[in-house]
Amino acid sequence: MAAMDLPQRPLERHLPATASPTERQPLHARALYQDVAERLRQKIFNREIEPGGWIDEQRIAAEYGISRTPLREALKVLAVEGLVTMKLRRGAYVTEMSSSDVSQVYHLMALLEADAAGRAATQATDADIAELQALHDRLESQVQQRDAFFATNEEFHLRLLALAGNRWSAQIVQDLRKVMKLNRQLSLFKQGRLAESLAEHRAVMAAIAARQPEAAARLMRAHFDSGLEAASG
Amino acid sequence: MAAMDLPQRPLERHLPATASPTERQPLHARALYQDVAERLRQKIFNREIEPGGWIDEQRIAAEYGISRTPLREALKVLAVEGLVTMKLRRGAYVTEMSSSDVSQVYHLMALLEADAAGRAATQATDADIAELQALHDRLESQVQQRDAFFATNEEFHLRLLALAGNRWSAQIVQDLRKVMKLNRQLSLFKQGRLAESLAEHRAVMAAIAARQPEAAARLMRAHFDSGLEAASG
DNA sequence: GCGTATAATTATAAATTCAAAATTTTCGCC
DNA sequence: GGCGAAAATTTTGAATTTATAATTATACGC
Repeated sequence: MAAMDLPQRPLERHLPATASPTERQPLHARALYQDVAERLRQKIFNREIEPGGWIDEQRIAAEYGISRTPLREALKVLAVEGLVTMKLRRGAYVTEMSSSDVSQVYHLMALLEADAAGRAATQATDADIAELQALHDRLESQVQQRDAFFATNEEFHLRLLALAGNRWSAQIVQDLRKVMKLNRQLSLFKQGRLAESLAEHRAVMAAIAARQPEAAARLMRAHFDSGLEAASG
Repeated sequence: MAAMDLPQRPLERHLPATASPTERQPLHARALYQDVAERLRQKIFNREIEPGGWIDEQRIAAEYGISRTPLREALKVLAVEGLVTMKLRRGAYVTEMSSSDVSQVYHLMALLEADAAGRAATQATDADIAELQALHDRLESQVQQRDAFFATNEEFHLRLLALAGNRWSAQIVQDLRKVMKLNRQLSLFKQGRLAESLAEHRAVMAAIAARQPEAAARLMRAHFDSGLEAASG
């Protein structure tokens, strides 16, 4: 590779927003490797390295102004999450998802989120459901704005997961969602599909508000099934 | 801590069994951090460090005859798996499972394994099912031997997962099973429960052999439900 | 004797250094 | 010019070193 070094600004660490002058928190709130892992995730989602692409440790360490040690720790975290694949003695590569992988992950998410919808319909407080409804209302208002719609959609699903009250399940679905972002050919985002998706969402929300767990689960499963169909068809 | 250093034999690496004289493989088949992760898992399952206990990096690095670098990488892997909890600036601790955690993980495993049983009933070949049946038969013959029964039981569940043909699901269930091993008060292993468990197993196996996915899924869910009941009751 | 401040120790986090494997380049040969 | 072996370079993997935070121990004052 040509001589091209890029001395960049050092990684900015998150400081706790609550740091008062007297009771000062330690300099950084998370371990460096976790910050690095998050930056790498974003880099991967933004397609700055394509699936199958090699992750150049030296280059990224220089770019982030850190040593390779915390970077390599972060890569191993991403490998367990499935975003990255480690090859012995040849480094880290962004995971390539086969269409079979996409189906499998989709099926899993359908299973877990349908269960969560059912649980939420039973366990959530009225206040929880009101909040969820507010999120859904916001979603309704954002049909025209793809990016905003997408963001709120994710927020809705995560909130629902939280309401179901199973942190293990929530964590797994979050990881699966990350892995799903490796794909771009998800026609989930096509304009036509977007309106459809919203209608399905509305039905799920209604079932939860009506405290009908079986219906909520069934509708959520249907929501994912039609999403997969759109993605693979 | 008192002066007590334990200089131990270096970590033995797995050599590939296929290494022919001419076409010699590299010295080690997996990365060191993966071997270390597996050794740590066993150490945790064997209760050599109790849940909540602190993992002394220096001590273990010395015990394994390695530096702290690959050990710390392994710890981060176990942290993502959930076996270990990292505390900022105070190291790694074996995860403590609350009874709520146990319920949540149990529920998840029920969901995933029931789905897998259903899929296996549909997708597996006759040969696959014959193999599974052979495993179950072995299980039947081992009711008197706790450890053997336990091992075969796990083998049966893993085989079933494989037959369902979803590698993501299989990986998640394997991780959840590891986390479950943090608990010992699982009365799943009590003598009485053992016979019951076998009967439930037999029913699941029969449903799969009869190619009845809904029944297989329902029976597997029941199997886990009564397991959880026994564990918490 | 007890509580608090300060010093010493210990442990974690991260950078740096070193070793070995893989890749690329160079050079000799046909 | 193209092929193949050997040298040079690059890169991964792991050990070592350094810096800083946390803990423990000590000493001082009351």
